[in-house]
Amino acid sequence: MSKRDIILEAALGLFIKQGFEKTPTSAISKTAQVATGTLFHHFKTKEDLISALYLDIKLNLKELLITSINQDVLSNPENMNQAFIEETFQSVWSSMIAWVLENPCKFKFLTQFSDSAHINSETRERVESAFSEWNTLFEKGQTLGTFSDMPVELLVGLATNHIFTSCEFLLVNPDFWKSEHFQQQLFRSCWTQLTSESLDELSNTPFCSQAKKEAQ
Amino acid sequence: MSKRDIILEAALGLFIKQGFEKTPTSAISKTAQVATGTLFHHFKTKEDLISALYLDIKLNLKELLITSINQDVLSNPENMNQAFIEETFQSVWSSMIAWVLENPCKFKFLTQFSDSAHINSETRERVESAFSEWNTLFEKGQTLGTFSDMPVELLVGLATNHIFTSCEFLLVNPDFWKSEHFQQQLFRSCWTQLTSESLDELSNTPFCSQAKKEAQ
DNA sequence: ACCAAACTAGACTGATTAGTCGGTTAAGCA
DNA sequence: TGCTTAACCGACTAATCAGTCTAGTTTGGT
Repeated sequence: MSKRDIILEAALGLFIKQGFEKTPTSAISKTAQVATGTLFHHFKTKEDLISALYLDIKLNLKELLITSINQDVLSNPENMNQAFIEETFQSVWSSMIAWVLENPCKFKFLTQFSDSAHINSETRERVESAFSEWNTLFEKGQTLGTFSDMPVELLVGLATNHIFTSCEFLLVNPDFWKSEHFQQQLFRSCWTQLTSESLDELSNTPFCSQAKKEAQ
Repeated sequence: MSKRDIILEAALGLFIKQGFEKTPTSAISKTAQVATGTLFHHFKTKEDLISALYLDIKLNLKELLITSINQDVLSNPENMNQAFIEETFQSVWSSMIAWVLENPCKFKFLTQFSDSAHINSETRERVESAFSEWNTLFEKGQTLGTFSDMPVELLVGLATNHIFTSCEFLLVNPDFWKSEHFQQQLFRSCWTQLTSESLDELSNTPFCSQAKKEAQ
């Protein structure tokens, strides 16, 4: 593990416990067992450090996301159908939650600092572009009529936030994740918010069509 | 407008633009056109100031919420039925969004500082208890079987976050709020995530029951 | 074996800033 | 009118801390 990584890890722990400005660089270098000079050798400023940390964590999450999305499907749109979309989405959904449960500190960092003014815009742009596949999934899903016709950026936001809210709950109540029924229910909750149409169109949704069939 | 309020308003503007630690108390007092001493007369420390600001904004939001919830319904559970729940929830839903669109700065403050370590725990507790009616609504709704049987705290979190995510989108794209169709769709999205059951129970939900009836 | 570049070290400093203090003004009240 | 208390003022200070500097050590390529 490089010194750089050790510093980032120390900073992560201190930042989520004490906040950014209540954590002097001296505390970081002390925890990481390196000298101040070393810290500033790797990161030009303290703000560069937090930006780097943010980038690191986001890219880590993105890597996971990429492996969950079936690449063939994304690159060959003709292979894509509604079932694939849901399957892929569920796969990403569960790996994101699993990642949070395994990396609670990184998650806490994201909840606390994603909106922070310390992270420079260049970093934000790099993160944005790294998550383009996530957006693509929604665009395809919308073209196929799986998702409702709200703006894609809104769909993405709703999905991401649903997952994050679920994670916040699961970190406090980890036992719920053991229940298969609960997992189903939680996924259903996330999924339906993206697919639901307004009331007058509801009778055309897959589920209700199914209900109709059953009723016939 | 009292000096106290002027100081809070100045702090709000500076905090959301520059962040907490990048805003010296001197800048706040200068913007508010008061002396440093005055600032520290009203707020013992800089952190007390941000806590007070947080409390102010949250109570402002809570007041709105209270007026949206039909008090008779809450205090007389026997008057409550599923239609009332949905009606009440929709009323709160739309007034919260309207509040955000009218108070973008306060909203931005909440997104940036709700998770901040600067806000003391006493304040958090007071806010928590102030929002008890919000929780009550969900508890009643769950007892009646309107909402799915996930833990109430999770339902509350999902609802709140859905609204906040919607607001974030609407602040960037205010024109969407003018569309009645979009409003319907957005509310449906929020509502279904709370009511959806797992797949095997879906045919018993109100909508699908309705679909069944129509199909018969 | 040699050299340069990458890296480590920690004492030091210049700038910043939260909060104090001693004093003035205004408000409420008898 | 005089008395008390709260609001207000702004120069000042004690302390902190980001980032520098100089000197030393390790690494890897040739």
